[in-house]
Amino acid sequence: MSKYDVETIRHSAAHVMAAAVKQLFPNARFDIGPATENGFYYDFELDRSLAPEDLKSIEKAMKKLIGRKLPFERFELSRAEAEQMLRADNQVYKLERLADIPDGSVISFYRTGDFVDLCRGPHVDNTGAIGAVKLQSIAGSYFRGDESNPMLQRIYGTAFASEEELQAHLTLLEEAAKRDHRKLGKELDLFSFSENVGPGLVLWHPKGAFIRNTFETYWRDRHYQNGYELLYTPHIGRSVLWETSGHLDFYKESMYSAMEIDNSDYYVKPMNCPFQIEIYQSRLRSYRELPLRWAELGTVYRYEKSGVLHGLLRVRGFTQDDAHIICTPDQIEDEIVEVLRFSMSIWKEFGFTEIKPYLATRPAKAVGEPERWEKALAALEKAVKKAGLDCAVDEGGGAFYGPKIDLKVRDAIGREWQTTTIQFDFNLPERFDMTYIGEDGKKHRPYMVHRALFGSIERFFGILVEHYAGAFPLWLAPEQARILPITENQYQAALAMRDELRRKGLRVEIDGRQAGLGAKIKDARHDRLNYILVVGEREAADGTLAVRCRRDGELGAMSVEAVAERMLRDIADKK
RNA sequence: GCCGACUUAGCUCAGUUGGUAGAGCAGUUGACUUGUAAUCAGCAGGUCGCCGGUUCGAGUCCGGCAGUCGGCUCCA
Repeated sequence: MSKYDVETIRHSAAHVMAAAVKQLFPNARFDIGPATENGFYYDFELDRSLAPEDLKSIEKAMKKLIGRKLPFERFELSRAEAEQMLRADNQVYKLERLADIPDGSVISFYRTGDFVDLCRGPHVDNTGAIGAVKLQSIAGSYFRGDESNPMLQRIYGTAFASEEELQAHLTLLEEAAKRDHRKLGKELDLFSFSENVGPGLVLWHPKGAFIRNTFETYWRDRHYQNGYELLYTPHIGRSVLWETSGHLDFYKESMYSAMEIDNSDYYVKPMNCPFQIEIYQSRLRSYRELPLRWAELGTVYRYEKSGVLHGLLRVRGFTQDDAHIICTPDQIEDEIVEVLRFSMSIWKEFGFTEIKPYLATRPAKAVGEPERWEKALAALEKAVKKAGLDCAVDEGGGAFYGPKIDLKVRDAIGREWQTTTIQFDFNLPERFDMTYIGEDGKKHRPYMVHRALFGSIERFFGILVEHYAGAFPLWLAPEQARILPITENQYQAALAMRDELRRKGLRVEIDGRQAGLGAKIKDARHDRLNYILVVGEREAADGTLAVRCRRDGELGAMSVEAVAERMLRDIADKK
């Protein structure tokens, strides 16, 4: 066990990396080099672009510095001295960082060999305490994260107290790469993209579409059971709708451009809410019909910047599992509690058990009366408590139109995904002048909550692929079992058994190829089959199947009846 | 959108200093009739992302565009 925490080791490693860069690029200008969740980075301005080979030489130089066990020597300077020193070296970014340090604070520097860095610390005593280091990638990054600033070059790396810990981390990264939904999507023939269709527009292949369909049916059933009504709304709408909603003012650059039809501009929808509001507005509403829970699998299109597209996780056309709850102020708390309960129960069915809520409060620029914000926030907080969850608060992180709760779920290999979002909206009810007639016979403004459990079907599908590593539970599997006749002589028997299983509602195929059993097994495993059912001479004779279950291994010979029973139980248990 | 890298057969990838493209798998045809992670042989498959330039000659060098990847920014 190292006496330093891993952040200190990583931040120290960032210094060492900067020192190495200084050796190789004497004119380098430095920004900052913090530790991150999984490693560290440092931002530089260099005379030329870094190439992957540079990482090797920088890493080599780092290892030399580490081997020399150089001390981290701390010293303090006055602001004037510090400025003078940084200016002499033309360290423009450091000078800006220096200016950020409030007057009266200590201005400390650390010296490691020839490299001196403005830094608050802390560090390890000497570079020898950095047990293991690896540089990982080169990236561009804006100075201070601001698009209008120059772009610096960032090197990412990671460091640990020991080589073993580093190797364990790299193994985890490999595991994540194996599960990458883009890779598995191709391997399992689930979905693709086409240049001819356009970036970020998903083509669902039969197997992927099957899983999605099964999931959507489940989604609809669960919503009906939980008091939602389902809607359909169009994909395009006239510009006046988007003027009223405010999208054309605030969001136009993220919308696909207008198409002109009969002298009107129509826009492809980036959101479903305005359409649902139009349904609300189709007649006078009474407090007696509230709360309304309206859900829709609504396909929207957003012109996302080209650089942000990422497999299914960030696309341009996607289907939101959207719902809007329209209710009276009195009902709001119960509604939020119910949404949270509903959401968590669904996450559990997919094997996500660790769920963390984040509460985002009022930002500086916001619409809606402060007392409504407070009431909404209180409702959110109470709901989280009632659900028995601890929640982190993201101060000022809400949307301008209302506070929200986001849920993050942890997947099978410990990664967190932001999924469910529950957002108050004080903007749209106002803009569309939504009202209901209250008990007092007067018009009142309802509360409106947007809620998406999965965010988008595409994104959720991508997360599921990675969570399950492509091995879907039986109820979602497009092909639930595959019968492998050992020779052609068992084909007729296999056919009869397949049909018997199919009659029980199971999705079963036969691998009737003229190939060895080993080859058929290999392919069935590659396709992540939940059940592999082998029929040889023995099985054909007594009407059984040799069962190999993905989860439990080889189970020996079972009657067709017993196989069906077992599979139906798995399906019911969502295994 | 910005920085950088990449793009060769359906897939995964080779391709020397510029001399006119190759493997494995998949496909297909035939043989084999097989007991739990690859039976053997034949055949077919490519405007080397697209457009332009340099050159006697470009997969290879240069420029533009598109797409993808790693990040940044963004995700009213």
